[in-house]
Amino acid sequence: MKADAVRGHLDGLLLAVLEQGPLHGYAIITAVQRRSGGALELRTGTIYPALNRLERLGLLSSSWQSAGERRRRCYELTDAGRATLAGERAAWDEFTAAIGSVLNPGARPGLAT
Amino acid sequence: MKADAVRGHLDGLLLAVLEQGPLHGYAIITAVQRRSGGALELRTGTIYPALNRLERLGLLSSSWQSAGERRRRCYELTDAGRATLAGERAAWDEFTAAIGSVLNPGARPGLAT
DNA sequence: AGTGTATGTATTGGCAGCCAACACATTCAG
DNA sequence: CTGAATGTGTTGGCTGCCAATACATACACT
Repeated sequence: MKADAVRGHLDGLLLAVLEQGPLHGYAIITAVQRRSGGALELRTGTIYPALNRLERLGLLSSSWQSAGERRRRCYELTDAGRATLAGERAAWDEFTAAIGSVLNPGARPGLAT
Repeated sequence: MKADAVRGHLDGLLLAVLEQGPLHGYAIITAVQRRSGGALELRTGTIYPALNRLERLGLLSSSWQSAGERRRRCYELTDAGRATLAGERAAWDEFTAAIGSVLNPGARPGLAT
């Protein structure tokens, strides 16, 4: 997987992993990595600015938590974030349909292998 | 469809539309637009530099043709271009699988709606 | 004769957005 | 006491597409 393949789809990824519950930044990275089967390895320079932006947009809310001496900033989906996530999923489907139909003109979706 | 959604996938699109035969730049734009159902509208500032790059890489070959008084530059896939196209298709499948598995963790491919 | 639209190729400046590199702190294993 | 894992964060830079621009021919309409 080339390095900046997530370009333009990062917001959806972040919102998606937060759908099932609050996570802190480091856990988001590992969650994305695990759910993609190791294909997607986000960097801190990628997600922290993005998380801040999403919070500023009102799609996430954050709160500091202490696990022992550690401080963690936990991010949580807002209602607006949930709505945006639905939009991102729809946009993803349109996007893959558009590119896919050019890349594989004869292919029909839903056909196994 | 957001403006620069094709970022990172342009080469595959260009190679794919040239698979079925030579086309000139303007025809490539309309072919991509048609095959994507109108979703993808490439600009000249996007494809001409890309076509030059692909030719420089040996994936395309070009030749000037005259239709009446009009001059057209026709691009054709080389064998290397065909091989690269196969690689781009494989990369696309990996890419959609990776993003898709994060975006829709429960979804299983091949399942209609 | 003039205007608009379609066809056709090509270059340039700008910028969004991600990454690499860096900086710093705590915890625990060896 | 050193290294790896855990944890948050910033900054500079580059890739790669787009918008704007330029120019040319052909044809329909008025």
